[in-house]
Amino acid sequence: MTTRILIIEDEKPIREMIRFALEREGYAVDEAGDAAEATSRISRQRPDLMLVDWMLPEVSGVNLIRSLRRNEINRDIPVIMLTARGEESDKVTGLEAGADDYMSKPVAIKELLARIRALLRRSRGFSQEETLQAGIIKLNIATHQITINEQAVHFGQTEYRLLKFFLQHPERVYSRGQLLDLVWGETVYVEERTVDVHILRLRKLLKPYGVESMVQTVRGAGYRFSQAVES
Amino acid sequence: MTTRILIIEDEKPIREMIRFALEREGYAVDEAGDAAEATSRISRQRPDLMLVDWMLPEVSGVNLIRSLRRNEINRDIPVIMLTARGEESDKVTGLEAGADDYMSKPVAIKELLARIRALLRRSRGFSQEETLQAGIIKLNIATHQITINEQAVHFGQTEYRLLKFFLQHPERVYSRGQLLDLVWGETVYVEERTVDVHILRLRKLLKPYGVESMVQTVRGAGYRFSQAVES
DNA sequence: CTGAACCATGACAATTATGTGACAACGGTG
DNA sequence: CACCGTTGTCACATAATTGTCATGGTTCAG
Repeated sequence: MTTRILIIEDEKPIREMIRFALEREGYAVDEAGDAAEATSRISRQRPDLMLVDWMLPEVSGVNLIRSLRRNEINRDIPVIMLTARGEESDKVTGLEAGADDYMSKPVAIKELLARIRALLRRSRGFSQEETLQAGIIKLNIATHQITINEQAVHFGQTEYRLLKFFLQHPERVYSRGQLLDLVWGETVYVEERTVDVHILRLRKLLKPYGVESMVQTVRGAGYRFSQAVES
Repeated sequence: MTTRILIIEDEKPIREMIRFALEREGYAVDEAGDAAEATSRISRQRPDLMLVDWMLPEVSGVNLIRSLRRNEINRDIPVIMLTARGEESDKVTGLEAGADDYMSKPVAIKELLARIRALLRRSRGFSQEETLQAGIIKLNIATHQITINEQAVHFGQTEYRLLKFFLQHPERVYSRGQLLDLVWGETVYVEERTVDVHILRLRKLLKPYGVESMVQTVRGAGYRFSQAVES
């Protein structure tokens, strides 16, 4: 799951600079130069966080935020406001308008990154304590641990995510393409046959416990995770 | 060791008045007029207790406390909430947010002093007997002392806080980013890889006692402290 | 029965994540 | 000021994971 950040800032150099820094951290970054572009990008790309410049042509950043906040669906996107001068009054207006945090330019990249992390963590809230289960297989999201028959089993990242996905969506058949989108992410380009290999690896991990048949092949269609044994 | 008290209150006269009274009692007093100033003072001056006004400009006192409490490092600072009217609903919200006590304004100085003493006593007494433990590792919060197998071991500040955090939140996996937020503090700007180094140092400290494997790496996810040994 | 499509599997090399030692900056202290 | 312990950062070493491919087995329509 990659995190999308939208930069709304009219000065291109600053945008580029921030973009560079953010991408190096592994965020997916989109840019918008004015409020109009911003609104369309927001509705299309659903960013997880926004950096908004205070001074924008036409519609100011504050007004942009204010109008965004009116819309229920955008209400929980965290916003960091950027301003040229650290004026106290600006700060107040910005926070009142619905910004979650505030930084004055020029931005210190490290500080920006820290604030982004903090905001993201807060907005995501405390992650689910949930523990997924199917038969003797248990997957605890908080501890990132998989237990089969009460025995801890070590899974690689991909196999972990794959099993997690299957536990969350059992019985249903997914094509290789769908699995790539849903488990790997839409943005990565990977061969479809790679899915086969990871299915194989998943089965190998389950084999010692005799539950490898829960991962089923549906010829011509894809794979399915099922608690019931094939007939 | 002098006791530091931070007053967070936007009305200067009240602040001054309280400050005067507290200083006469021998406390070191700091003031903050708004939430932003408060946060920075807290991280720098590490007060032993805080008086927080309910009504603050921008970010309300409740929200300030709430966000403070999210941060491990600030979780044990006692807070007395001050409010204009003694409304019951306010009280509930305040206490839910993480305040330890509650007073309505205008404050009676004697009562305030008494409550401060009580809270300080409680928080100290509490931490005095509070000793975290996992296997042969014991951490005494009051004395800041760590004992492994009955042997005192010297830890640096960071390693101490890291171990303390792990002892308080075992089993669960934390990413480098989360650890930075929760152990270092949200406002500190440090490279994520630095966490690795401190994990290493923590392990080195535990190694002579054969318990370094309690600090586990979860590849691609972060670190976990666990009493059980990995398989 | 047969070939084409489809899938399982082992091997391998590239890529990534983590471990680790060294070092410089810092603040405190004698 | 020199010394010490602590901390954050870096560069390199090491280890784990991952994607791809080649090969061989299986299934199924015709």
